[in-house]
Amino acid sequence: MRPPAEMTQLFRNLGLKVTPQRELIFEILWGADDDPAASHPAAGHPTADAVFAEARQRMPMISLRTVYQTLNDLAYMGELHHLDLGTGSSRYDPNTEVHHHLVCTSCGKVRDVFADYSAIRVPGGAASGFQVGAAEVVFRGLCDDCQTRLNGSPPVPPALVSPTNQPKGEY
Amino acid sequence: MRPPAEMTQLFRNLGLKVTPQRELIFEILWGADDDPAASHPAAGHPTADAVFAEARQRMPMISLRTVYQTLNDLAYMGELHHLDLGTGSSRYDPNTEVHHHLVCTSCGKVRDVFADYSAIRVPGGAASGFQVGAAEVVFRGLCDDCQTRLNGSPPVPPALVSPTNQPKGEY
DNA sequence: TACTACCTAACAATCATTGTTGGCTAGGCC
DNA sequence: GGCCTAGCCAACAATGATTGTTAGGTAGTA
Repeated sequence: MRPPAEMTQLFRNLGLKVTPQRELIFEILWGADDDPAASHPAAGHPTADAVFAEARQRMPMISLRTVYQTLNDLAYMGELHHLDLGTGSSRYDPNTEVHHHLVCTSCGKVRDVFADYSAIRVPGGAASGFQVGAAEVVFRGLCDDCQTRLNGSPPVPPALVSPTNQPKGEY
Repeated sequence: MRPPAEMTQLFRNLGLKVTPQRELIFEILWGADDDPAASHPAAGHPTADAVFAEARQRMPMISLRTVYQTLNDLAYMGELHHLDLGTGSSRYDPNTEVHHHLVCTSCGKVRDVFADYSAIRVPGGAASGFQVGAAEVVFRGLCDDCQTRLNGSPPVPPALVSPTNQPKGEY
């Protein structure tokens, strides 16, 4: 993703309108890109909802629909990457260089991994018929916060024969 | 995933009941595992809905809820792997050996990739604080069917300044 | 055979995301 | 500066995947 001023220009050049909503979203995404470890909601690899949360702080009437639409447009333009890392909702990555991800299995936090895995290939024959692109590598683990938060307790079994979670049996 | 007879025994040993619904799901999953290229709905890496579709052919009153519950229980027990490959819905993989996937970006079809990528590591420092597990590698591409189906036409832009898709402007 | 914990079907609810629509506005034109 | 119009937006509804709830049914045991 390019800086807000360039995005504004790009939109104008494409015949798209530069609205206050779009400008705000440009700034939020630029801040996310700039500041991957910050504490604001849209830090790092924000979900649509995180961008929305931050946007409505400055523009309370903005709609979630508009946020989704703008994020999708940016993704289609290649200014954002759309990520589905199995955390329940889509994330948008303002960093469009080739890179990979480290995902917290507990809270969904995402960290960038810059490494050259271009040597990774599908072993011969396994891809027959398929027209294959690049490999995506995802590392899963527990972030520091979740390690301390879950400290001592087991990996929190989601249930199944668990009397505390499901008093009447897991089903 | 083990064969249905073993699953039955395992459930009994755990104090779980062996119901006709569960037995049917065991068989369907075993068939999926057995027969990754077959044409029945639950072949390969079925979604909950695919398992449901196949189940109700033999047991029309079975509920989707029961299918979901059983799949989740099996995943929790480690007999299935739960996959989120960004295809919109969760898939369940009866093959629990370490392996990777090749995903069709158009139809969501999944093919197994057996290769040893255990050498893939997060570069030094990038994982600091994180407790990291193994790498998951996902290859994305177009399956043979989708290559012929989309033959000639471009990669189907989802819209944006596309008069045919969005007569009133893309927004 | 009876009992009880466990399961199930039906139904409602939730969450993320997208479709629709009527009114509003950015930006080009005069 | 005012007009015009394509594009945009907020509001609302709808969708699809998944999970919560509950009342009744049944597997497995005594």
